[in-house]
Amino acid sequence: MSEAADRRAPTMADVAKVAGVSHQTVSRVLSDHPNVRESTRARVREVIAELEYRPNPAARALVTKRSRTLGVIAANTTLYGPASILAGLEHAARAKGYLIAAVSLDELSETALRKALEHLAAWGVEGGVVMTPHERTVAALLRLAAPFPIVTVEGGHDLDVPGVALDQYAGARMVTEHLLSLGHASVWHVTGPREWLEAEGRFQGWRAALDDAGAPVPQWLGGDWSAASGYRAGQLLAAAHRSLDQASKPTAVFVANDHMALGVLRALREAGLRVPEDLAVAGFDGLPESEYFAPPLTTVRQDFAAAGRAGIDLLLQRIEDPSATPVHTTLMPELVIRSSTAARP
Amino acid sequence: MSEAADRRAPTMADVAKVAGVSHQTVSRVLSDHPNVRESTRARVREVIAELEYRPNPAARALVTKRSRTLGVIAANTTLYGPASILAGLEHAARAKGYLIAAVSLDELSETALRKALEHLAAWGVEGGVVMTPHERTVAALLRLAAPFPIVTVEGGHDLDVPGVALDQYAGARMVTEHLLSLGHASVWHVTGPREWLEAEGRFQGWRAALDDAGAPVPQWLGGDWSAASGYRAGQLLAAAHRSLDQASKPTAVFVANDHMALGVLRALREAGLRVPEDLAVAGFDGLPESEYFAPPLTTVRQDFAAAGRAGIDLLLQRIEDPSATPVHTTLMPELVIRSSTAARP
DNA sequence: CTGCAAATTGTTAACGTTAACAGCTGCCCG
DNA sequence: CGGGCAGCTGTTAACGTTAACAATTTGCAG
Repeated sequence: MSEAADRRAPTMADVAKVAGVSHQTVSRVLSDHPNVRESTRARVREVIAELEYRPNPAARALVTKRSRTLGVIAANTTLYGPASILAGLEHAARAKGYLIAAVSLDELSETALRKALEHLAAWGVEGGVVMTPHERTVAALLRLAAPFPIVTVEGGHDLDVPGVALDQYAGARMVTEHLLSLGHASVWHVTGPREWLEAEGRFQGWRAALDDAGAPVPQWLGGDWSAASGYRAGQLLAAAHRSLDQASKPTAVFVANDHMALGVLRALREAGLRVPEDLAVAGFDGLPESEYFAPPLTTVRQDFAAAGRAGIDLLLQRIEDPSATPVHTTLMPELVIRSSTAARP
Repeated sequence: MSEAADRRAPTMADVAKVAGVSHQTVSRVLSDHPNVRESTRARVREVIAELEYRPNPAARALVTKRSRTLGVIAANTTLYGPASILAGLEHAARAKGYLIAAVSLDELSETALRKALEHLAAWGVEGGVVMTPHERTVAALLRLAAPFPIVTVEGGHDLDVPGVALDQYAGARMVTEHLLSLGHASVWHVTGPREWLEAEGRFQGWRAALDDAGAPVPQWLGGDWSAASGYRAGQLLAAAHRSLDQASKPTAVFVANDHMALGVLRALREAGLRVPEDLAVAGFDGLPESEYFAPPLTTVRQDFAAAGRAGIDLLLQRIEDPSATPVHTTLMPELVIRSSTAARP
């Protein structure tokens, strides 16, 4: 009502006119250029605040050729791990003055990945983080040759793409060794889908720990990360516990993630087996609620926020110099011991 | 090696030159303008593919004044519900040709919210979805007067901001009525934090169902959504079960979310109470793993993907016509009955 | 054929910012 | 007191697209 010019957003020229300077001076104030008299700078700042002027990001991006936007491509974002990493990436990016454009994949096909990359490219992101725990996806990523610099998170290290990974292998060794140290002759294993790099790393770590300890390697059971598949594996473990002879029956099991461990626990309970007395169970991921499972679950906790920060650091570095040799960052997980693996009586 | 011009990305003018037309014709082909001869269109398309030309989004945004980007502000993204909604929003937006810029809040203060809005505004988003289940945050949102159109998800309906909400009240009524129908004299309740709108809705629904049935309203227990707080509430319930007289002791409890219900279950188990024989337990949220709790949990499932779609629809509508009266969409949840509330013997 | 409308194409001018360079002060030193 | 050199400010030209309008070609009726 007061003014009629409330229609369109103020531009740099508007600020300049009101402040009695050229638009270039306004630009200089905005970019903290040193050669601006203090009084001028103050005056311009004042007008900017008064008019609630906001620089037009499109105009800026057009001339600087930088969108200050990073893309993130993620699958399984409803799981605790990926969701945590996503939040970590966002915080780190925002702290560095970047916007995060998120794309969530519900299918891990090469087509879906290509579409996601294309979507981000169409908006001019400067780089992308791809959370592709899946081996085939990583392969696809390499074939596709993304139109902008890329880093992976949980994508393994055998690539000429830089990446951040949590050390699955070391984590799995830690749990397995912990179980062996409790006096178990061997440790059984429920795997994740083997084409997921995390599942593979955990599998290898488990196996190496057994080999190093000279322990026999029992038949492993395949799961798909879901509690349902853990439940099925648990039923099998219970059966094995009942029917195998004393020497070879399972007394300890390392389950590749906490969700599946939950299913295992339910199956064992239904079969009348006690945890940890009859069968010790350990998980992997460090879900906050794993402390409230029945019984509280021994697990491996990962620092997802740190992974997010490391991912952004790597990506920005990659954007600075795309030709530098790819660097990999590895983060160490932490063993959390709870009563599902208490010492044997 | 073959060509030296691999330096910068091709522009519309480059395409035009190669195709032997004006840049405007290229623009027309890109925007599917009808008045272009079929042969010309084909030729231009060919050159676009050949040069791998990609329109510059900044230049386009500058002239059209549309960034085709939507912002999403979310807290607690590591929880199943918010994470699912986020994924739903992203899919819906992408399908409509929009990019999703995500900002995750780890603190629900007005300052944090203002910073998030400012961050998105600085990148010129056309609108934003705010997932603010927290009452104070919603109030803050109203005070702040965002610089772009806003819709809320799970933000309640008593606002002049349009929003999508899942019907917490109805869901809570459904569980409570279900428990009453099993023959319980009354139903106890473990609440979420009361300043969360979802918690409040569930509380009100619970209370209304009891009132309508003429059942007494027992003292409710306060929780904070975490399994830990559910555990503490469970200990109290167990104590009440032991010490109160037959008429007033708890025999059924509706816990405001599945995570807390997990804690309740553990506490009851530790106290030697059987579920559902001694105490029936129901949750809310429909976590996939709630089926594998001990025992499998009766809960209320919500369609988060639908909520995401509805949110984007509402927002785009709002961007079209910001002055239209705010519309609210309500989605109905679904009761999932499992053995934690099996019929009384 | 001629002319006129419709279809197709081209030309020019924005959009709002930063970069490059030019100009204008005032001050210090010889 | 003149020259030069900072320090500050302004002017002009991009950046790559769409919008508005102008120009050209085509098709077809008269």
